Amino acid sequence: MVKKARGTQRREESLSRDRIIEASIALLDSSGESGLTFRALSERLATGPGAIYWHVANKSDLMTAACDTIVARTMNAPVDGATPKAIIRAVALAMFDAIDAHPWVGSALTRAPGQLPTVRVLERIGQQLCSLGVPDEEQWATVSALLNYILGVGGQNAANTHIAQEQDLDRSNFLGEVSTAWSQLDPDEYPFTRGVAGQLRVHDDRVDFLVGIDLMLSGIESSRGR
Amino acid sequence: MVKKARGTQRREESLSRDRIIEASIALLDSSGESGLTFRALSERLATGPGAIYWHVANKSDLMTAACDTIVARTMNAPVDGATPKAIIRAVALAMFDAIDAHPWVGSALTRAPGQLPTVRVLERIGQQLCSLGVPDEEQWATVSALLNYILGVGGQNAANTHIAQEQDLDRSNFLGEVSTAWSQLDPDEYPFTRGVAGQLRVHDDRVDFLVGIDLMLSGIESSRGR
DNA sequence: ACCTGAACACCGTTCAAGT
DNA sequence: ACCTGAACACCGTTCAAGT
Repeated sequence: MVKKARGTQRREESLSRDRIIEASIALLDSSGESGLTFRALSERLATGPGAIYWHVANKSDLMTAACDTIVARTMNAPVDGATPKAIIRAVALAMFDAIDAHPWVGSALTRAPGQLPTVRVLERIGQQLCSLGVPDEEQWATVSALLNYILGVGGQNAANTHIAQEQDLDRSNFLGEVSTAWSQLDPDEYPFTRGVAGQLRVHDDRVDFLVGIDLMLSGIESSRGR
Repeated sequence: MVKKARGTQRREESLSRDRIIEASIALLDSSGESGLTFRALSERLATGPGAIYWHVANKSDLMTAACDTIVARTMNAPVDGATPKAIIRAVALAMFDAIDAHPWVGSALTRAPGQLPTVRVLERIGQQLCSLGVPDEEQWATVSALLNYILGVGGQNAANTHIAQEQDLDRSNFLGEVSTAWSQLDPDEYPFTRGVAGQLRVHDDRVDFLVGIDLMLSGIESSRGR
């Protein structure tokens, strides 16, 4: 048994890194990326802005820590899939859903390359690539491609949600507006975009996301000489 | 330090949207994303912050416009490649290089989904997919995957440059540090990441980027051939 | 050790007032 | 019409001072 000599709580609970991170996540989820300020945070924690700096280096550190909490939770959840391919798909989808549920995680991941949150995903996918028999020298480029795709699409998708929110539209109205704009483009300069505008309106982000994953997985397989 | 009166009259040209955008690009290129402020911009243009708002809606509008200038320049440059596949590769690489040269373009693209700059790339790639014989119903998901990959990796790469800059390291030193951190991870929890740490140190971003593109192109081909 | 909160050096944006 | 620049409502971060 470790722990405290002076067991009685001072206030509710005393301030701690974990409590700060937990409050940050709540703030980010409810008010978006712009909702996380040291003032809002300190108010919610019934303290002063300066106190937070005792537990956290700066805002970027705080964002990365909040992000890592979500990613760790996501990567630790059990995933069903029998084959390496199925597991990669499942892991990718779990990340997609996590970013969709917490759009701020998308931009946080981009801003902390090579940090712990990214590494969790990298590791998870990398292990499956080994099982797939991707040779050592190709492993880095292959995970890198998959990881970048996952973070890229997730981030893009989060940005969509964010913008739609900012304009007080729901997601489908936002896509509807973009789709309309596309179909009014100059037919000579933008034939393809015009032609695809309709698909934009009715598409399913999750499905499209998986198409890309499958494209890459099938590319990996075919270079295995299958 | 004396403020010199330069011989040239500063406001020889009147303010215009184009002049503002041009100055913004210069500022972004020289001082990074945080270098673009309405104060710095108005000083450079020898005017007041308020004047800029006559030509530009807000900062986000300004960023998107600056971004579009770079993307338009990149997409209008001639590209060599005989086959649709080669052209897609060349277009992708051109975007990679543009984002590498102007890291702020990466984040700007993410923050303006469906806007003109993205559409330029979408159109360019989409036309080649038609030539490749991708059927109508699959066109959206396929461009979407390619586009997201390009923007995702480009953005990630730009973030790397940005962070390295912030820490006053050059790029390879930054990667060296990340690589060292990775090789010190717990061997039981992160075997793959540790194993791949060496490849991170010596890898070439451009080459890795192309690996992903080729993975997708070969996935597209193999689903055509079936 | 941990916390407080005022103060500092910035932002983007607005707007009455000028030409 | 276009521009000016002070003013407003915020930020992240610091730090002397408290417990």
